Amino acid sequence: MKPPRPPLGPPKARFVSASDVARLAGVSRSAVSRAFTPGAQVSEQARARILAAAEELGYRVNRLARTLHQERSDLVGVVGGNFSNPYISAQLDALSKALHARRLQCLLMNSACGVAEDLKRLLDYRVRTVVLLSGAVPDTLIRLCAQNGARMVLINRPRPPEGARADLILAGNARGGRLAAERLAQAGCRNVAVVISGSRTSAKLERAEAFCSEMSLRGMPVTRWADGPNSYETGVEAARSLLREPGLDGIFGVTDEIALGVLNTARFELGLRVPEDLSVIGFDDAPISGWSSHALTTVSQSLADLTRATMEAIALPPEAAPMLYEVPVRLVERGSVRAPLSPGTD
Amino acid sequence: MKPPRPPLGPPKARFVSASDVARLAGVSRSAVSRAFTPGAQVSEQARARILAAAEELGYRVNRLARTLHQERSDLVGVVGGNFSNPYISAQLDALSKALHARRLQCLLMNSACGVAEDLKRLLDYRVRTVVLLSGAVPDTLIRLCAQNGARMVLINRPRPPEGARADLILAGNARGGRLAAERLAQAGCRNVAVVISGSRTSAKLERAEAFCSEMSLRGMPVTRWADGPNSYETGVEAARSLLREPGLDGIFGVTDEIALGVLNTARFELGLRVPEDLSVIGFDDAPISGWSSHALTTVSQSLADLTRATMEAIALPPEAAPMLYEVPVRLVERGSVRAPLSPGTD
DNA sequence: GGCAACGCTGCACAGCTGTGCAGCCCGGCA
DNA sequence: TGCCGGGCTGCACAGCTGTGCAGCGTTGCC
Repeated sequence: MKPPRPPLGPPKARFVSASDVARLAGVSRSAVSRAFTPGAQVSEQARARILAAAEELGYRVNRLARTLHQERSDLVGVVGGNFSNPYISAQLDALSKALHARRLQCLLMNSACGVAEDLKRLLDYRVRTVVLLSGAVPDTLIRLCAQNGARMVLINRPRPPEGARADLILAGNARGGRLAAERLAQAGCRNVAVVISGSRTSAKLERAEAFCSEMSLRGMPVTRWADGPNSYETGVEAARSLLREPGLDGIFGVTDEIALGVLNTARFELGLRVPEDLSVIGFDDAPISGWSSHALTTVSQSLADLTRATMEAIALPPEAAPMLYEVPVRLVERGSVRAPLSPGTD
Repeated sequence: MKPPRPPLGPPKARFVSASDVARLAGVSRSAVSRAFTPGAQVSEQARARILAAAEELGYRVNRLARTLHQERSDLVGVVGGNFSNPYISAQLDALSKALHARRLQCLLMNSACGVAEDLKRLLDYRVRTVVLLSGAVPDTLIRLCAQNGARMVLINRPRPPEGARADLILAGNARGGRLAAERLAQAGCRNVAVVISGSRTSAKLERAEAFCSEMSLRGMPVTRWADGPNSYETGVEAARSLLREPGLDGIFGVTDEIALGVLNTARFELGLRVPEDLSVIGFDDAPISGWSSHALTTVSQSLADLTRATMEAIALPPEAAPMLYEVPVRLVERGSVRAPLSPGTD
């Protein structure tokens, strides 16, 4: 049995509640609640007294308790696998700003360390929406969200099984893969490779597949390298292995981070000239790809578009039909692919 | 007046509650609560029925409601200014993993878009601790945390005013600044500059001050550049301005991101050779600084140490005395500073 | 002066969970 | 058979907020 809380005692490692404020202001607790509810009926004089007392005590409305009443909470669960990845972190930065602007709160979870089971913990906090930036999509989580009326937004994730409702936001992965292939072909490459991570996310697979089929249309075989996580080191390993013997003259990294690993290893470890000896092309257009130290030619998926679409999905009411949005892609020409041989060839 | 919830109706955009589970399992709501409380008294048979019902409905304990009862919540507020910054994002990645391992949840806030007032919103969610990775520390927030028994962890932030309790985790900023100065002096630099961002965070100022005073001990004047945010572009601008006229032979960027902007601009835009014509040294040791495209010599503050200390502070009980920890720094030698002239000079 | 209307206030309940306490049932023992 | 103890169970309350409703006082109008 806890002792009753001392009236107006010193703050003792405990959050200030509306009752504390009511006691100090000499009103009922309801009045305190109304003073913090826009449009509620309180006399101007009472409100002033209450706000002064709240200020003095350092009171803040308990949104956890408030959420018990509301239809939906203000919490949005955001799941990502590797926040130090340059594109993921740029996404997170943009998303957290956008959420803030809509007065939503971002509950972050790093899926790198957790099995699927851990993701369910987000639901314990009554998140209104779960946004998946990377990592696998466990079916059980989709089902759980549906049962609890929470929406799910999948960004560049595989399409969920039939009947599972989720908002899908996809980069033009296939189109981007074809763009990359076309560009390497224009550069006169005859012997190309594609580098994928071992964790075969569908988005990356789609990019690789489209690249390969576009190349095979042109009668060019493609060497496939698939191993390791989606990281810079994967690109390094791939370059070491693929470029050990001379011959390759073009590489497509399905992610900028991978492509940068390839690019740097080719240039600084293997002494190849890029783009003269080897053309390298990436996908994402992470901020650092534009740095003059890299000047990576890449397929850009607009971060602004992607964030806007994500916020649209988040704003949807619980029962709205699932949304499908494809982020447009375009080729960003920098310096890591040789200039087209003859401009008109296409 | 809301209509009463239909008994066992289809899930209708609403979170499943313990009552729903109780109804389906044919027990009282208390029994459901006990089934999810380790060590509570429930018969094995009832527990099995309850868990089955919970599984069928997709029930998850509402941690928001549970928090109303508990002494402290599981929520940790994390504030950062720019998550696409390579060092901040590495910090966030490590911190979110560590929090996950301790079963704490990370409530993220991007301070880039918000004034101090917005940070108070974290308290609305009853966070047990607020961690500041970057951005200014409003005094009002410190006071608010103290009044509500929430701890505060400041990472590389200015020491709060007298009487304000907060855990401080500091890199060896002064020591690092001296290390940078010593190293440039060893390289034989005669005319050096330091680049700080305009948002004068104390950590960055300390680094710069120590650098300058160490240089003045050696009779070397230092050009100071201070403008713009803490970003790559700031380094670019600084390099353009500082290196317009020849003469400078060493630059210290108080942040790796700034130093990389300087490095790349010097190399690729201004055609200078680094380190032959210009030595560049940074601070932080962000992952990308080690990439062969940069090979930035820098002062490293160990991310593992920093994260460990942060987690220690977070684990402290509310009433524990403030903690002070200095993260050790060391020079990481790569290729952006000229080799020492004569090894014994020091 | 009397009555109606209106603005403000507090009560009480809902929303969801954890838990002390009393009561129930069942089994064991004399 | 009667009594006691122990294991479960449900009740009721606490924890914090939002809000419908009734009541109170005041004001304005006739």
